[in-house]
Amino acid sequence: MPRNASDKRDRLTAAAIELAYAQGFDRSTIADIAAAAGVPSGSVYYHFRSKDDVASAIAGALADAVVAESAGWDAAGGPRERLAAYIDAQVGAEGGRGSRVGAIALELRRQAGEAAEAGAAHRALVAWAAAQYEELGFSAEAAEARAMHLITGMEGAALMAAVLEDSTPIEREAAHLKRWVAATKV
Amino acid sequence: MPRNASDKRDRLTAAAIELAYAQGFDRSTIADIAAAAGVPSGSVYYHFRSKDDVASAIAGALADAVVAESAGWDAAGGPRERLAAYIDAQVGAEGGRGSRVGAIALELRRQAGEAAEAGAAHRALVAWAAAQYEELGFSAEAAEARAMHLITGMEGAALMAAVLEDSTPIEREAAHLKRWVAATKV
Amino acid sequence: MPRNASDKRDRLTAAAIELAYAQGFDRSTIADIAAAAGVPSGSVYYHFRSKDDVASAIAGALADAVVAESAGWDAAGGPRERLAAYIDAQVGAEGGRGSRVGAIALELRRQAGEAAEAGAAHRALVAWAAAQYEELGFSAEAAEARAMHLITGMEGAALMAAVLEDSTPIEREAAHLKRWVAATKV
Amino acid sequence: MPRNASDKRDRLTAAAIELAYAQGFDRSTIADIAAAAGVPSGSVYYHFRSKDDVASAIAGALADAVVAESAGWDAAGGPRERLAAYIDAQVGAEGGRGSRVGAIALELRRQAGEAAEAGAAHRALVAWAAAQYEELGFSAEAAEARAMHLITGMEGAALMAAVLEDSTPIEREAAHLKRWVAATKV
DNA sequence: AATGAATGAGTGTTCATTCAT
DNA sequence: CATGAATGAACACTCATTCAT
Repeated sequence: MPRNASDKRDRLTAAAIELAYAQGFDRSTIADIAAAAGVPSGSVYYHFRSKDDVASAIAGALADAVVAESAGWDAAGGPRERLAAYIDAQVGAEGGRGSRVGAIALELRRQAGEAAEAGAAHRALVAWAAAQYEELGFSAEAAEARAMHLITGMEGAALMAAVLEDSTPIEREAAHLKRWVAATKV
Repeated sequence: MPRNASDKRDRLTAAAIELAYAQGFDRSTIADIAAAAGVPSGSVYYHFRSKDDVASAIAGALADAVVAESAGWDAAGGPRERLAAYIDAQVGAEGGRGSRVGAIALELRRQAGEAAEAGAAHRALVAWAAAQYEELGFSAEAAEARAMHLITGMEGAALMAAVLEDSTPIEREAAHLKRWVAATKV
Repeated sequence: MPRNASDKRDRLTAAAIELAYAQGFDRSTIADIAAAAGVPSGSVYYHFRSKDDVASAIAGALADAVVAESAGWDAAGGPRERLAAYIDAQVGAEGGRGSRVGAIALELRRQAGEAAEAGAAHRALVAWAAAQYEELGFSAEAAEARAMHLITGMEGAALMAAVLEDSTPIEREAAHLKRWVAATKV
Repeated sequence: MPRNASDKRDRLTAAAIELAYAQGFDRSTIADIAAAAGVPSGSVYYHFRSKDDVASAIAGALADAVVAESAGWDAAGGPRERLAAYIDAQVGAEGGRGSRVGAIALELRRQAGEAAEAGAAHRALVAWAAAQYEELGFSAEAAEARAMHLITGMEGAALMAAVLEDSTPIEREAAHLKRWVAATKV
């Protein structure tokens, strides 16, 4: 079975995400990305219109990944357990440093083109968490507020972990928010 | 008083911070920075060893700014009021988008050289907040944990505000944390 | 009658001539040419060995076109009338800007390969005009000299018209040469 | 005495003219031009905004060269002698192949930018020749018509010489036009 | 026979950095 | 001390060409 075009596009996007997190999107050259994906460098422009288009693809893939991962969290029992599953996933991510999405989105937000909706992944995340709270009986507005607080805490923790090069903030914030989630009363 | 060398260095650093937030450090050229500072472009290398050295200066200046601003917050009555002053400052910052420090630090962290301690500003911030909690009677460890939670929340809110292009997350998280701070019991 | 291979080759060559005149042969990509001919881009290399080979085909087609057009001029009464028909044709060509052959040949002459005989069309033109003069009784050498003078004038006029973006030079030179042809004495 | 900026710009322009004639402007890379001028390749963009700007400089330099050369022809006795001096100069140019200006201008005319007035040199040439005829007593209009015919002939001859790779057309047309100039009656 | 997909070599352009003055 | 001029190394992007089907 041949590797098809979409396979290469996906591998390039994945490599671009990896590099964007590790060394920054701007500092990652098209050649870097191609090499990391194991794809000939001239081919990148067969799959993407421009480097800006790669940025768009990253933003899209990040949002898609949130949706895909949330399906896993959904497997847990009730809403409280699902939210706890999300929190646990963040603790385990990137060697305890939490989500990469915040750092990448902050950089992509400045990319030139009509490009990406850099906030798509975060929006999806908040929407998913809000749905759990609605299932618990909260009004749409209250659910969204609680969801935002939850994501804000975990994203802030990932930021602190990255900047301080220390996974402690993640562990502590995760523990705090798990208690907060467990104690949820409608 | 004549403009001395350190004056130009400071103006260049300030301009670099502005540009790093607005368009990214990588996308800002040395010429951009010099122009924004109103300094001849060739002169940058008289004041800095390299662009990486500018990154270091940014990190240092950001940490210094935290110290300088905290002096203002210290003017408030007791520890609880000082922490509230910090929170209020974040709400007002950058047109409601909160602190720029997180976004800049996340990018600087990847700068090549031995360069900057990208986390210096956050470390200073946490240290300042921890000092307030210690003054309230918390043990060093407990104070640091509470400080970390506070900064994590505000930095997470700034991240969400930036990425979602919406100042609501800041306002909500600020209100939440002000209540949390006000309710502090030793 | 089905479109056969030679039909596509001809359409590609015609499109290449059009583009070579309008924007230059070098600036015209293989994809441009294929698109202009309404032919799949990958197919160009089925009909041509290389881009250089396209250049050869252009030179050949241009020479063939001279031969084909001269058949029309030959329909006029005597040699003087035929030469006048050639001149009139130049005045009407390309919206009054005269022949495209000179501009194209000047560019092709520099094409890398053993490629084309860029001068083929001009050679054919001079040969045809010389034949008219021979028919009027001039020696081979004298006929060739007169033919060269005639073509030189019309090609110079086309060059001036193109460069000055003005059709006046064509009209004036045509009028001048028609008088010169009409006044021919053996 | 240091080589100043304008010196390098001039050398680059001269090299660009040489290469544009020899192999075409499009086929000449910035690196080619820099190498031919003996200038570091990165420096071209210190002296020119873009490759298109080089095209503009060529057109300007070609027009300037016409003005400079015409000063030499002006040294001859009367108007008829000056025009003859122009013709003689064409016969001697480029190893008997005549002026390079036509071939270059035909290519530059297609350059993208606001770029050059590709016809500037030809306009200057016609204007100079017209001035000679006016000095002989022709009306402005008649002088311009004669000037145009003269330049048209010589430029056409250069085109034929280049395309046929034969200097004969130049020699013949020059002889013809010198007689025509000598026989000028007001 | 015919072509869409894929790519490597090369192009114009940018920019951090150097250095003569 | 300070800087404008100059540049080499690198980058995003293009395109003639190949080739599996």
